[in-house]
Amino acid sequence: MNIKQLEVLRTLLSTGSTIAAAKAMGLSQSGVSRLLAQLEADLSLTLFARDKGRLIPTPEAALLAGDAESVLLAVDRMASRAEDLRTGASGPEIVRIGLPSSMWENFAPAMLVDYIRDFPGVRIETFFETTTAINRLVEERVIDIGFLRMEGETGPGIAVDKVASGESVCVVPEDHPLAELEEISAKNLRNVPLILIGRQRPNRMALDQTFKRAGVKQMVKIETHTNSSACSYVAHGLGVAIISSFYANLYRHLPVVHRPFVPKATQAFGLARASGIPLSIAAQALSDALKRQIQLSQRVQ
Amino acid sequence: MNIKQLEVLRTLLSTGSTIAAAKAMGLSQSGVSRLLAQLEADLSLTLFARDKGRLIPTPEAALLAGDAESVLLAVDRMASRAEDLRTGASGPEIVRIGLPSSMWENFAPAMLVDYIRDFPGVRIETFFETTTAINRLVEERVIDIGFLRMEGETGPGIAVDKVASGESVCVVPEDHPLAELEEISAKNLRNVPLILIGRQRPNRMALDQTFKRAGVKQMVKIETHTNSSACSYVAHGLGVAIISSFYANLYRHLPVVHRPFVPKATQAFGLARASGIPLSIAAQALSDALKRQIQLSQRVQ
DNA sequence: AGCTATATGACGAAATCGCATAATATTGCG
DNA sequence: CGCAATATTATGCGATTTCGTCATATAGCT
Repeated sequence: MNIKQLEVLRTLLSTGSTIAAAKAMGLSQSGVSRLLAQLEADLSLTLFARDKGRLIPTPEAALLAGDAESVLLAVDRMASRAEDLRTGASGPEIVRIGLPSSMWENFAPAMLVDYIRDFPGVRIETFFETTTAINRLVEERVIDIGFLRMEGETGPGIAVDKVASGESVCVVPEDHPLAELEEISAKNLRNVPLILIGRQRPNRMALDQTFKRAGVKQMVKIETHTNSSACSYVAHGLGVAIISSFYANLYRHLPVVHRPFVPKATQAFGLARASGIPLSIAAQALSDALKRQIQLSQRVQ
Repeated sequence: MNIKQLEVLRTLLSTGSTIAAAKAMGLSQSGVSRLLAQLEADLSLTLFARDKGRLIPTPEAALLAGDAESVLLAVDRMASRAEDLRTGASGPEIVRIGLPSSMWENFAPAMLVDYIRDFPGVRIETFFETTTAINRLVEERVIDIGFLRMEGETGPGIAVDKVASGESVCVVPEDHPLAELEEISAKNLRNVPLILIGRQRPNRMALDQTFKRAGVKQMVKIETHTNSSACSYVAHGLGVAIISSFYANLYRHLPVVHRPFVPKATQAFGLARASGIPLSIAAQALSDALKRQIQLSQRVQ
């Protein structure tokens, strides 16, 4: 699959014939015909029915048109941003920190209460983002430090100190039958509504594989991208979630319990900063406040 | 620009060397080197500085990594959908919705409980993002609908229906002296620690101007980017915030009160979707469930 | 010196794409 | 209605471009 093929799909749907599409794209008719044939072969799908020498879009074409458009828009945006980059555009010390969304409610405020006591003159900017975004913000030097999940390489220019760890747990409502178990495996989750996070990320794919090996089809009801929302959905009886105990510990106040999910999978969490650059005293102190708060939040009850 | 080049960019940023990237991608090192050189030539940008035989990502690379990832994810989604179409088992319909982070705790779950009652077979994917990100996700067709704050133009291809409104209020701790006032102006906030959001955004700049006209210097202690974290910081005594009543109403359970901030400023909130494309029945129903939940959340007590 | 890393020359294989054309369908006209 | 003209798609063929590996030069680090 390549970008030009997708452009052909889009233009064919818009013009109605290979000849018109070819003219619009500055290609020959046969080139368009071939690109279509290639796309169909690559996808192993018939996108256009050949009816009396005419191309009639199939339902599949219509369905995939949106995705194709999505790709092309993303490509355009990248090109546009590159263009911007080619053409090229101070107060109290500000310390910027990136945290996962799941930490805004109690963790972050408690950390800041602790911190501000000793650093009343510092202005703080908090960003609640995904691990990927935090990684990027550190790399871009937008933030001074970022708390993130350590998965794979973070890339050069970033130093990550491990500050916490967790293991996969299954979060279930307090009054759920699964709450009676000491541990929960994929087999226990057959036909159980699931609330899963991190679709297509490495750890999620590992979880998907765990289910596959157990021969259990996941009955996913909700896909979401934050641990906080997953826990809240569980608390509202929408299903059960599988997340790291690190995050589950942040939501002890909800009417949910968590049980180890087996086979055991562990997670590491770190504090990222740009490597080769020493943190300011204020930033270092915020880093320390974060670590203190982590210890508090992960105490075993 | 082609897809493999973008994969190279991603993998290089992730692994840190052409050799590791080559191994990860099943290519030769020289192939990776060439693909990178091609991408740089295509974009007319230097994505990696060549420093002592090493590749060091430039700020440009970091900036474009997000876009590249966006393209690759879109490609993956398309391939995934094509796979579903081939196997004839596209599985349950998925409806994707974008919401502000501030809505994960009670709003989103309540909305979904309401929705799933009538649509038990639909899989839902929730994204909690900023207005900017939600705008983008709608544009990219990643999500079907997105709730966002209407400010300025949303861009072509997006239709926005207004579904709620609010006015600026000052959120203060219950036991704060300012809680005794019927309304609060900038003058009341002289030398008061402030927790402000939306730095550099239009509404924030308007607020900054209000303070300036009142001759009051803002004593900003915390900059953050979500209404939820701002409210939580207030509840922890870290300062007072100025946000829309719409969001303040979502946090009535916190030990805070809110008072109209004068002069009065109002906000509009809307539901965005790609224009020209009718919503599926399932997506339309989720849209309706969202509206119902808005009404519930904004009831005057 | 040994090892690691990136870039590039040389080369062969594969892919791309236009020209030309075959086959089929539709339209216009007598 | 029959036929010519026109429109449409697909495919053979050849020229050109692209892709990717092997081999190797160069540079840096320990």
